Amino acid sequence: MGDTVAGGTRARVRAELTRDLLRIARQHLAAEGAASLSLRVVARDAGMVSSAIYRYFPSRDDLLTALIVDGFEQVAAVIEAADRTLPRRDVRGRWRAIGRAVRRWAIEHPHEYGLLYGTPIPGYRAPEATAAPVRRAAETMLGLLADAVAHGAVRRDLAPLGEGARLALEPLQAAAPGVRAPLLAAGLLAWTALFGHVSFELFGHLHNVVADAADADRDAFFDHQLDLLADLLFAGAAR
Amino acid sequence: MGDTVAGGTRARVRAELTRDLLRIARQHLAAEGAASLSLRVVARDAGMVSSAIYRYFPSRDDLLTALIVDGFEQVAAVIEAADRTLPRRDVRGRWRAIGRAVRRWAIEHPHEYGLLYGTPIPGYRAPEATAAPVRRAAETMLGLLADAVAHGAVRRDLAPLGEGARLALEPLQAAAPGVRAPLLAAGLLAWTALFGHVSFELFGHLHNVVADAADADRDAFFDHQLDLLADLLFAGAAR
DNA sequence: TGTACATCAGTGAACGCGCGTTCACTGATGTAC
DNA sequence: TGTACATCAGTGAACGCGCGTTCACTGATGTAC
Repeated sequence: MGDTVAGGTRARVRAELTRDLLRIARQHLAAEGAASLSLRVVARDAGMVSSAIYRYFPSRDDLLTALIVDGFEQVAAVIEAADRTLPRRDVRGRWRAIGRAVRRWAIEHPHEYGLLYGTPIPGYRAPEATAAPVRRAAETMLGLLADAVAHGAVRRDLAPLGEGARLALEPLQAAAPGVRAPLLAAGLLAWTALFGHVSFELFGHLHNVVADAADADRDAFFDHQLDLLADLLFAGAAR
Repeated sequence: MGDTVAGGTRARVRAELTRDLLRIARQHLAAEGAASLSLRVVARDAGMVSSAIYRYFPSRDDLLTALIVDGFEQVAAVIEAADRTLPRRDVRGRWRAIGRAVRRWAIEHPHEYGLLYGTPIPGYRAPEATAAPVRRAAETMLGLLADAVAHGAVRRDLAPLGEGARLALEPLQAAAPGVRAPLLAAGLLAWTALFGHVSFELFGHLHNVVADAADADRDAFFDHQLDLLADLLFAGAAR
């Protein structure tokens, strides 16, 4: 019928099918992990012959890239949503909410978490496309630090950085000019500790440590760790 | 020649060849990562036909298990060696040495680190055999905490744990009866933060953050983060 | 509005690869008497 | 010390699998005049 609107029916169908394929790929990723994700089974599940998927993804790496971008966007979204549930000045509460949101998402999407934060896939090189969503996830954290500064809720006794450490931190410093280096370093430490804990929990390194406890107790323990990290960053107003 | 000593020549040759195969497997692991490690190329490199390797490892999983055990033992060894370089009472120094040793080993053995601390291999279940070396690596850390208690070098203002958090920590608490829960939790946080930082660095999550700096500056920054964690655990004697 | 041509989606067969694992075998090494 | 038998290491061929990717093709959908 000559739908000449920008993005005719052909383009629309194509976009829909691309989304379908991604959804199917995400299901397989969730079920078996990235290592055993194959173009062939995704195509088969979508009801097409295995070669047809090349109309949509020129190679397996492109499919993976799409999944990775999608994953980081999910993480960024849950972080942002959690962060918005609390008033700006409640920096401790926001940190707690962010940490819990990351952990909850990871537990609900273990294989996707593994794809994003686990061992890099051999032979796969992350293209530029993944940089933006990665940045987006981090920006909420930087905003939190900036708000803590604005509200005077920052610890005042953080050790200053040496020359080398300050130099190393420069790229991140450029993205958060209002946050002084000691707080920025501590914020990055909290961030890596958060993901370190979640990775240990998901990858089985807390067996015989805390992993065998009831869910609620593990949650409580995680909250305790988050609070320790909050103490590292923020002054006053302990729990 | 009838070498009837316990472990005759046959057994000795067998043990040697097993070690050779493991060494070759470790080289391939180092070069390409665990995902693409195959029994066939290990056998070929050892100069035997691909089926012969089944005399030594009944399946691929057994080879992986051997590599994992070997890896944890290496980590435990470098941690113990680092810990021994300093007097018992210098708990800050020992923590720093341990952290640096872990990071150095990881940087020198990225694929082995990935095998131990990255995404679990799909379909692979860690058998009991890996539990002991894992524990051994952690024991040095627990000893460090106990020594800090003995020398009165522990922070006194650590927040107490809630009921649930204390319950969750019980398995670890049983392994370190002399260390009170608040310090134990903080020690575990330092531990997960250490591995979290190393994982982020190795897995490429510090790009545009600190990873682009010169090696010496990155080292300095890492030391700064270690010191922040030391401040979390130990009283007085700041850097 | 109708026709001719270009674009695109999906088909089906095939290529070449490397993998883990099994199996019947040969020849060497160790053990019992 | 010498012989007969048992154990073991390594061979070579094969099985069956699933993968990523290419290619020539058919038929449907869109576009230009």
